[in-house]
Amino acid sequence: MTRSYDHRALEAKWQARWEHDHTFHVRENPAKPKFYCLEMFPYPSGRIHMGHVRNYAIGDVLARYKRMRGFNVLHPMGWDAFGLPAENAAIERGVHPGGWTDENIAYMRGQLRQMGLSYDWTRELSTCSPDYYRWNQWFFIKMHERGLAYRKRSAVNWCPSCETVLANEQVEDGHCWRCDAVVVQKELEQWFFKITQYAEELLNALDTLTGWPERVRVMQRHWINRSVGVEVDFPLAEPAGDVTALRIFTTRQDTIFGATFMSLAPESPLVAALIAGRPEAGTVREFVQRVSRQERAVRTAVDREKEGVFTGAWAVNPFTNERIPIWVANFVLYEYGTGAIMAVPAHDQRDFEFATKYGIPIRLVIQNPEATLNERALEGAYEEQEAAGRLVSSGEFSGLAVPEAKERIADYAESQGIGTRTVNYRLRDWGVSRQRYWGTPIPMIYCDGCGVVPVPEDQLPVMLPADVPFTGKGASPLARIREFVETTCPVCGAGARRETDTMDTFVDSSWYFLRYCSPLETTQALEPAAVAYWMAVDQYIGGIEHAVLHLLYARFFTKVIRDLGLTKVDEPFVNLLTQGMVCKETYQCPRHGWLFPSELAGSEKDGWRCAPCRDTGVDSAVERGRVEKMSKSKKNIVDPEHLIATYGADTARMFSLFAAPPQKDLEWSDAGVEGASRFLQRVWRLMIELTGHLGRAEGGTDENGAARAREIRRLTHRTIQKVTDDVDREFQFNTAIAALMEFVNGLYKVTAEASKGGRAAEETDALREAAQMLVLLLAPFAPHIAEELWELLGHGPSVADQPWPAADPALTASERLTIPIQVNGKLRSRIEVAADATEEQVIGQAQGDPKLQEWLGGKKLRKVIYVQKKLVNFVV
RNA sequence: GCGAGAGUGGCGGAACUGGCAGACGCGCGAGACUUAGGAUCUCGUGGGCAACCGUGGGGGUUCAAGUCCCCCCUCUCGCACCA
Repeated sequence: MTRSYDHRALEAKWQARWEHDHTFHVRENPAKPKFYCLEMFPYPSGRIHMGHVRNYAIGDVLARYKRMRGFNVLHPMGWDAFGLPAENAAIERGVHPGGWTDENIAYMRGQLRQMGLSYDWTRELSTCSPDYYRWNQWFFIKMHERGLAYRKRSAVNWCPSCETVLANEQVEDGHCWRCDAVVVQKELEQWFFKITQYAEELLNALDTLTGWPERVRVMQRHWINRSVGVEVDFPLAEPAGDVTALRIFTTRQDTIFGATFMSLAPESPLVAALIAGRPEAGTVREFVQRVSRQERAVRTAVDREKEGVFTGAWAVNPFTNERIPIWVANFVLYEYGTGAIMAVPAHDQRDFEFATKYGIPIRLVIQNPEATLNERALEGAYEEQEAAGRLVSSGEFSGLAVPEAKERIADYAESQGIGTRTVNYRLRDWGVSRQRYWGTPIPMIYCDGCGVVPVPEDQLPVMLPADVPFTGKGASPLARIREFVETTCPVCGAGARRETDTMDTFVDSSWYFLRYCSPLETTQALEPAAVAYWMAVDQYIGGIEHAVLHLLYARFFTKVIRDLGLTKVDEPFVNLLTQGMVCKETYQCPRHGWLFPSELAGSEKDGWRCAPCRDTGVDSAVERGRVEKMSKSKKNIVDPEHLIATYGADTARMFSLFAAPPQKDLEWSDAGVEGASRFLQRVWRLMIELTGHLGRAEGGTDENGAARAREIRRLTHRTIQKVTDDVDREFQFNTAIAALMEFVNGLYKVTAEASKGGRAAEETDALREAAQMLVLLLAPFAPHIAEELWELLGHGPSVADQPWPAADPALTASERLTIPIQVNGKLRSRIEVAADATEEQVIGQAQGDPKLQEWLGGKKLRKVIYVQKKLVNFVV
């Protein structure tokens, strides 16, 4: 009699019910504590993938749990709907990006509903809707007013494949973050957000983000990379045109007496001035051209050989008044500092390599405590920055420890007017112009008379025109739409041109979490009272890949919006959970490369063979490859839709929560899915069995029945305790589910026993409680089956509105304990004692244990360790 | 090179502040019920015949170490000439 549950009908039933009853609709309620639970919203690519399933299952357990714990839970969902794939689809298939996106959203919304996620769908937003992106434009204008959005001409990252500019954060190892094409440098005039104005706060506030994983904080800290130093002017030995001095930035001003040459970045405009009319000019120009042709990623690799040429020009070290040569070197970056450095070979490894290669003098000016360094026999730079290093050959500063010398030399430079203390960041301003169509139009107008003029607020949104030819060639698609480009100047009324670039889509995702607080607001971007109630996000959940992209931009935007007075929160995300990737094994054929599992012949036991090879009469052994992140190219994708259709959403959720803790990578396993499904079936059968008995009053009281009832209660309340602890403590959903499995296993045992004889009334009560608690504890994890079982137990919907059960400590305690007994730290026996037994009683009983006589007999007892309720250890 | 994290059965993974290593699941083995079982239920399952040995390797602290300290190895991820 296998009465298995029909997940299809049951899940559809409850999804419809939740929707009909508006079960997950929330509004502000000052009487209740709030909890804002947010998962990173998806790009509507067409279908959800296993990473989404995992991400949203984790978030949903937390949202449902917090709800049962009495919180007013905000749990919204939306769409990061602008972006290049829609535009590419338009180019390739001749469909409109908007239509393509809408269809994808409709399909994926259906998929998410099938997962049974407790979203408040009334708050759904889509960033490509004018209702949303008009506020991007409004923020842009506000930032422009404050000088936080500005236009400049500079070298920018250009992806030739996406045909657009990229921000620094969007270049990974010299390649485009999206399409992996090699990024080149291009000189363009572009819009930037002045994120560097917030560099100091973005850096310092990282220390307050104690709810974030350390590695994300480290990555952001490193990305911002603050350096404290001084800018010092080195006068030229003879002026070169207008140029009379070279300004350098250094953090090692303490080594300035050891500077024996200087280097300029090849891109520096000063190079041309310095070499003008010199015999070296030809060689230098050749070098600069050769270096600038190199890919940036290649040129800036740390193991790249240091190269340079002498310009023929000389500068004067303002501290020693010595003439030192000026070089151009490939390792000097034009964008950082002043694009020029003083080089101290004795105390900087790069300078050391360079000087050694070109025979430039090396001067030791920091000596180690043992005074063992010999200027003429250095094998590498001595880079000590702590007090251990002492200055030598440094004039009046000789003898000072490095940290003090830094201060004194900076003081001196400032007092003499030759230098200034400066802080430099690696963080650059965020280039937000994109030469693409499917994004937010930048609300700016160019007037020949008035210059750059923002679109007046009452004219927002600047609508993205619907009819645009997509050729995939040339400049911004918007630039070809005359009706769009041609406009009138809001100031003088003369003919003017609109900006035709759109905004980086990361702008859209930089404040969507704020918009969820008041998504239907039409007159303002944010409704301050709603934002004040809901913000900040209490738990944010998503992939690690956004550690310095989205997560940095969102922090920046939150601070800007705070400074606009729309919110008081300094940081958007109090707690951050970066979930691991979903991985699966791969298969590789020596001839065909990656294979789908369906392309495998043979068997696991006898070795896999390649089916495409076999079809052409060749026998190729297939290697079971490494476990890799699911990806199309590696042909190891599992479609969640198929999973849900076959096993149901509850099983899909249970599997992805049980197979690994959320922070770690999850390895896909068909057997693991089976296991999750089997567990739910087992729960179902148990509950059918139990409810069949619960109504009937059987038997009277008997001793065994009473004892069994206590046992059931103990198991029930220990499970409540364990599941609650596990969910509260670092999202240990896998062990929480394990506890539920143990609970079910235990209940199977007691019901089997009980059904043999009569059942005491208190036992029936205990079982009734156990059944209820099981359903409640299961509800956040497998909500559909939990609702159905809750109904089976005779309750009305929804189990999601029930309070989370509380463990009764009086019921969790055992009456008897099993105490392990060690001799010299090795387990030799166990004894059973009363829970309230005294130390003397336990030790006495242990000493009398016959099994221990072999180990204790005839030996001198040196010490007895007693850990209350834990163990006894005899040292002999 | 710097930074973060990880290394535990055949596999995924447990073990909160040092206190019974291997919970739970998968797999495997045996049995029960069955015409049948790839369903379900029950029992077993780190290695070794044993003494014993077992948490990447080697030292150490401790009555007691997966957990703490020192040295080393491997893997994953991130950053990478930032002056």
